Amino acid sequence: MKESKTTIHDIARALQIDSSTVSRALNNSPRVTQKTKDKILAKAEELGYQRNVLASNLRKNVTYTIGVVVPRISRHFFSSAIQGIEETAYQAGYNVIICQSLEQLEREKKIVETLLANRVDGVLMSISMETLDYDHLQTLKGSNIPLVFFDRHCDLPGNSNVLIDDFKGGFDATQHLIDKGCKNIVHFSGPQVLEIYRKRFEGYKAALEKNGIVFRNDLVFTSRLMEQEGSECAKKIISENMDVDGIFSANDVAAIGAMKYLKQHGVNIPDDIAIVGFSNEPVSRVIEPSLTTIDQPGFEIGKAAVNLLLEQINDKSLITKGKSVVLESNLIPRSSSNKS
Amino acid sequence: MKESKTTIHDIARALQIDSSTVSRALNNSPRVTQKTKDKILAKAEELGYQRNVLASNLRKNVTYTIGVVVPRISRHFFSSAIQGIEETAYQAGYNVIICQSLEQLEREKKIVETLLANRVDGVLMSISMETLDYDHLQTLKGSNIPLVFFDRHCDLPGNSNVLIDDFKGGFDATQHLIDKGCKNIVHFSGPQVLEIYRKRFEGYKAALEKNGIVFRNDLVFTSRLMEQEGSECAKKIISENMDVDGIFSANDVAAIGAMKYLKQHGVNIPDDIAIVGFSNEPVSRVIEPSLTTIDQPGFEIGKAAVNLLLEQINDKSLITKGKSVVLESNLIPRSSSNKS
DNA sequence: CTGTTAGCGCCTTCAT
DNA sequence: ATGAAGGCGCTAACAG
Repeated sequence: MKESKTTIHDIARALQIDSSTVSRALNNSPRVTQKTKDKILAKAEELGYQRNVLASNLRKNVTYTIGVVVPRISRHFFSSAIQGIEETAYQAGYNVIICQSLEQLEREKKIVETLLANRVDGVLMSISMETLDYDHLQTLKGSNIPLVFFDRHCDLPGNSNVLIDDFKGGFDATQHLIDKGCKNIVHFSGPQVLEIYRKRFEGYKAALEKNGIVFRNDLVFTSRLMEQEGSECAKKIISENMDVDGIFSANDVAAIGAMKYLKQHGVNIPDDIAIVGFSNEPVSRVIEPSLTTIDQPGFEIGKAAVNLLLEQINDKSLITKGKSVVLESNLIPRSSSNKS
Repeated sequence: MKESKTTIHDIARALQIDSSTVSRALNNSPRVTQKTKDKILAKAEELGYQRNVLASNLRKNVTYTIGVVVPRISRHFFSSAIQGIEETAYQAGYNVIICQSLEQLEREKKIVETLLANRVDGVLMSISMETLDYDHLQTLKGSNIPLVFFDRHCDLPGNSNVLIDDFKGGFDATQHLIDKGCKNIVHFSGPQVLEIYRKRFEGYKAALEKNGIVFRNDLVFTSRLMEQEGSECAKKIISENMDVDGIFSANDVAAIGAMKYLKQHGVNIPDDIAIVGFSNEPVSRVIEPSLTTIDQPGFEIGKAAVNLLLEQINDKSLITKGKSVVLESNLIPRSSSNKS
């Protein structure tokens, strides 16, 4: 049984010095001779010493850990955001605990409690769709733990948010179609309770207006944006012989549904009808290389969110001063086959 | 500044009792009167007490945390495995730290160090493709920390593995095609350095043999299984006028590539040629509902892996006794549209 | 530069 | 059933 880990006392005893000197040396304090430092480090190596982070953290009252709460990690946007978060956090010497709310308020509450119990230094959060009031988040504020929302924004005053500019995304998508020569542009929109869809819709209208194209309500199809709903819209366009030369879809799934249907009925994409869709999953581009997508910069969102959080961790007076960062999505004209 | 968290001493003082009694009460020890327990719990609630897990863990020399190392969380298989892991771990009172190696050995090494430093109680791991020797994992063994491999198996003796039965998956896929009446079944296989592809291939051959169908090498297309490679195989089948009525693809992407090409050239799926593919991403089924898939039970793998790990955490003598669990993949004949 | 002392917050013998 | 005392491993004053 070599159960027992070596501690700073072990290496202090072996060297006939005090454990506090060892501690200082291991923390590279300037108040220790280089010579003793070398001795200590050598001995530490020899004994296979490993600092007990728990003890250290307890003493220093920090954890160098941040909690991340997302609806589900399997969604591409979130997994790429997490990638950005980890990258940035690790570089700053922070660990990351990832939690999934699965869009359930109950789970979100429990997660917040757990994170609090584990004394995380800060929390990044993308609230669940069920989350309408924010009482459970007050405990974080109460404990003076910085909290930054990303992707899904929380409209309480004094909170920090990192978001995508959906208005601009919708605008860019529409402008792109107009630049390609489209005049009669259909918009597939989603549930208007969600801010993202409202904003994309507004961007669409703004682009039309800017280019002197009159907005027509009959060109807007609102649905849940599933694949089938996309193809149903396409069906309507064809069967009613609508005069359409462009489609801006608020997500990729509906866009693909529409494309499939249109292609099957002899419509040429993008020559007859050009299509642009907000992209949720990168597979879309693999499946339909001819689909122009608006890509959401998950990685950058993650990075920005961590940076904002670290600012607040390092200067707690910033916690109550809400600060928002807005990132732009990228229009990708049509990707050539790219490796996953 | 209400910086200071309330501790057991605070509530002990408030009640004029000793902190050890408070500790016992909060741990629901049977050696405290129900009456005092009630008093203590009430006071704890009143003062907003929250146990300092760090201190508790330091004292007890545990963390109730397990580390999970995967190549990348964005791959569907891994994110569903993680889901299973979290679910099971949380129920057992364990927290989970998720780390991505991004298929890089260097990162994997660093991650193992971090997990060790954070004194995790156990580790679940899916090794990176770059990992050929296992020196960096010896430190875990050295610290007596249980380690269970999942999905990607580690062939050192005495290690525990949780795997999918790729042989059986290949067998089932092929048998399914045979049952549908196929006689001339093409196999799209992947790089033979990877065990999964060798095993799926073997399953294919075994099923043929069992049904008295002679194996023909010219029906096996080995490639990197990208979409384009799938469509090239399909092209060959058509242009050389091969007599083929079934395809078993070792992944879904190549299968989809082939389907697209075949459909475009007037081949009826599945009447002319039936197709079965191992499924990596569930999107495949959305895109091509007519594709029969072999689904890999990520969630169950995760669950099984945690259970195996917990066994070892609770009985450390099991650590050196390698134990393997093999799970079966599911053949899904053709999903009707299912919501994501 | 190094040693001494005193905790961080909790749990767990050992008494009573 | 409760109190007293010590220590998990580390760090941060305060001395010298």
